[in-house]
Amino acid sequence: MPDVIAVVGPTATGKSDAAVALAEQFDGEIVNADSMQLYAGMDIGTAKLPVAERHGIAHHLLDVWPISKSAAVAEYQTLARAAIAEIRGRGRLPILVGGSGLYLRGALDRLEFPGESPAIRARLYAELDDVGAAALHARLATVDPRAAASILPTNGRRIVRALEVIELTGRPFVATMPGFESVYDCVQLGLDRADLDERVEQRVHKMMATGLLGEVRALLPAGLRDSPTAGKALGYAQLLGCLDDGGRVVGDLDEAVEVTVRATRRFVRRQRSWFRRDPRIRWFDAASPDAHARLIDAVWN
RNA sequence: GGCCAGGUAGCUCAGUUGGUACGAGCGACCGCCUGAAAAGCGGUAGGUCGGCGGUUCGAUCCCGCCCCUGGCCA
Repeated sequence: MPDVIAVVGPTATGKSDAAVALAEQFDGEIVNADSMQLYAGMDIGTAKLPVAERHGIAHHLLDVWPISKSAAVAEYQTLARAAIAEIRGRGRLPILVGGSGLYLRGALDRLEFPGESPAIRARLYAELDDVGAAALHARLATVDPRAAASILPTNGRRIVRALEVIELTGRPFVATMPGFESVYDCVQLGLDRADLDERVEQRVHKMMATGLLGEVRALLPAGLRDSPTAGKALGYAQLLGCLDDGGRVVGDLDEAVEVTVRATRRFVRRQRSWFRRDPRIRWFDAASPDAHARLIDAVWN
């Protein structure tokens, strides 16, 4: 029996249900590894499993952040490892579930995040606005040629982060991901399915039918629009574009839904290309009628 | 039936005053990713320019006929 099980894969494949089935089978508890389900109040649009469908299984790290908070992998890493330790301490099996690739690796792998400085970062972003990414990249090249070589001159975000870390630590920025080395004895189960594009479309429509617009509207006073990460979530960002600050619809909702479907499909592609590289993941067809049974078998090996 | 507009990349459209299509956005495919990762960034592939004939050294662009789409008139 492994220390930890992880259920990974692109969005809308049925990971949450599969995790519940595994938890029921192995006396487990679930730890969320979805960057957006961390936020309280974002339920419909993040496809958070409703309490009724959790079958009494304990779920950790859901609704732990206010939407005003900027998401951060390093913090998640700490939270996730603490949750895993605590669950194991009680003799139960932690089951990590989610589609946020970097978060999963942060929790599971030998990864160290070098710290952050909001002040330095803010200054660098101001500079980025001013002089442009190419100029900042040129500076990075003089300070840290290796980092500059692996970061494209057009990727302002990563250039800023590299300069921030260098300034903060006085050391070069490690701009390449390390190999796949877990800190736990972990089984990673990947879920995917061929009809995902259709499912994504259906799911977005279902979200609208079950009140996503109202959910977005309700988060307006809490500052969803100004939230650096929560406000960028799929569906939320698009619907925000249709609402004024009073929550009145001022844009084309059908258009927003269409854009959300497209953006979510693109997201699925990105998730696949991220997870594809990890040789440890064992893949399963989520559309198979006995998918859960196969996952359970795989845990035994 | 007549008139007008239009038929160019999978979609929506630019463009060529006749000399190998600078095409663009979206989509598709592939990839990158160390504190915003549902974010950010990069690469590639797609075109008999509606059909047939004519004029021309040469036509997607000119002429004729035909087909299709939309609109207007009858």
